[in-house]
Amino acid sequence: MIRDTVIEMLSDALRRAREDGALPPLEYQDPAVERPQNPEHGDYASSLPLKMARAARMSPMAIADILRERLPMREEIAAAAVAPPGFINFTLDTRWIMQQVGTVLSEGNDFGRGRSGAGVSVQVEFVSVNPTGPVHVGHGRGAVQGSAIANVLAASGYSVQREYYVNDAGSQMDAFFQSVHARYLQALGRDAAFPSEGYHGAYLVELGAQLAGEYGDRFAGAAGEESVREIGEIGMARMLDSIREDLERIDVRFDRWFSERSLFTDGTYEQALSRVESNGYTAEREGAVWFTGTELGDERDSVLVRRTGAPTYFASDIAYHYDKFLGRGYDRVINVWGADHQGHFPRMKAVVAALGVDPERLQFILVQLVTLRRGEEIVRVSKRTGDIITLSEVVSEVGPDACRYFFLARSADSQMDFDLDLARKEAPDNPVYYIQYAFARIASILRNARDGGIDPDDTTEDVDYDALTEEAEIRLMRTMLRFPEVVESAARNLEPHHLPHYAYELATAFHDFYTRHRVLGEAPRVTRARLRLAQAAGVVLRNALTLMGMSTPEQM
RNA sequence: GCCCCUGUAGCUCAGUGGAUAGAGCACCAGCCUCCGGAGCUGGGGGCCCGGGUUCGAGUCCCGGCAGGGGUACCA
Repeated sequence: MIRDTVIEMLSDALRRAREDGALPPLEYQDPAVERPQNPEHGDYASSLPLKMARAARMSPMAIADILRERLPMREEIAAAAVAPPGFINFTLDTRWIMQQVGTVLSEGNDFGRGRSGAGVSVQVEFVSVNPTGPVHVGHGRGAVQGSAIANVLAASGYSVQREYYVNDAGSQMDAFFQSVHARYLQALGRDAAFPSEGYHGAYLVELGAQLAGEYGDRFAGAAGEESVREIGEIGMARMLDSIREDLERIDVRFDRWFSERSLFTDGTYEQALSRVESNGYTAEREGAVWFTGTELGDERDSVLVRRTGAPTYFASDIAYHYDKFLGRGYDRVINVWGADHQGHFPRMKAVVAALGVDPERLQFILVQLVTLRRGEEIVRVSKRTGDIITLSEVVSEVGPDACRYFFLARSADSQMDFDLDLARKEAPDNPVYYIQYAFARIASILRNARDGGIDPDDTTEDVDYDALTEEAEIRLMRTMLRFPEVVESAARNLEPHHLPHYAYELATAFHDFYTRHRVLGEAPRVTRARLRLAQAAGVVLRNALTLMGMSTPEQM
């Protein structure tokens, strides 16, 4: 990345200045390279002199001059200028910039990929909706965020595993099984009491009817535990199928669906708890087993095993994280959780520490809640009443691409409004279409070129990129060159919301170029070069959209 | 009460401690003999309040105010 080049140049200059005594020997400082917002300040800028001034007991301008004189030359950089009060501004060489059209094209799908995560395994766990009901919009946001985080990590060289934790154990499953059984019996015309803690959603009435239609009264005979369990298992499998289908519509897929129940059948649960116990973080009180998280900085101790002998969901989580770190040995684990679980974060950090694992290896992404609106009216999301807006409904209304774009464009930790009326009404005006339209326009130009007997993919012919000298052309290419840095930064900060904003900017740069200049029908030398430029823009747009999980339509 | 997240333009949102705070929508005014006008150009408007740290604060710290979430032997 070019940014790394600039950092290298500064580090070299700093070392030389120390060696020849122009600057005092100070401890290492980050060269503080950033992208200035004002284009007059160049492509990159460093405020290192300002930061060093105090410790060096010198004026920032003097330090800047000393460093600038010692900067090694690089072909990418045309100029490095000192600017008050003590910046060093770097400007890319225009001809070098345009040569990069060829680089982008030859790297193709790999353009934007990095190696910062090479050799590191990371697990991203997200969605993990209880298999007791459909995925609603709030879950959809977490799904989109989680999948995009996994995508940018993979693009940065990490070995990524995408996982869905299936809560198929515990008391809520019992309630679900009984609910399914009751709806099933009701569908058969039997008198069945609905459990008070049951799931009242209409989707279970449908499921009950469906199961009744398929299985008749096979599970209706004895109202014993067995038939409840059997029909319940079938119901859960159906729920999971529909959850998987809903998520696939928005390009969310998993490497593994991890069963909570398996933790109890394969011995993980016992191993995990005995490790916490042998490390001295359990205590028996009032007939229950507690995790003494307060010793590790948690707010309060928590129950692991109830007085009844049944483990809490928290005990499952300990076993699950034991498996993540000590069983499967991921270097990093990222949990994308909804805001309604935020109270659980510090406890899980404490648990990981209690297992003897560095808690820094566990990170949480807090995905804030989605407020759903239809115009002025706020739509309440409640599983109890069954009055829920499902992800599936939203996707049907606004389409998968718009759904992903909107969920991705807002940072995870701020609450967002999702106005269904607006999203639907303004669909043609959407940023989504703006970006995809840029891609379609490029595809159209390439089609026209082929019709006119020019093969854009013919790499045997030399292209003279010096033919690209227009401002809009350079601006477009500059924007493309930022892409690897956007990906890297999204991965480093686990902030995928930069991607849609970048894609929008890139589309703008292309639309601007497109309206100012013609590609086809110019002098052959110019047409050749512009065709490649447009093609390269298409490559970067496609790479960006792919990371976002959005489609790349060649025609709209 | 305590803990967490958020307060930036009329609305929805960006903004790795840097140099004149950006988009979209909405509003107003312009641009099609030419590769797709789902496009382009221009305009008005903004950092919740008060302290502090810093050469420099929308960004960090403290205290308010406001909105949301959490605070179970539920998940």
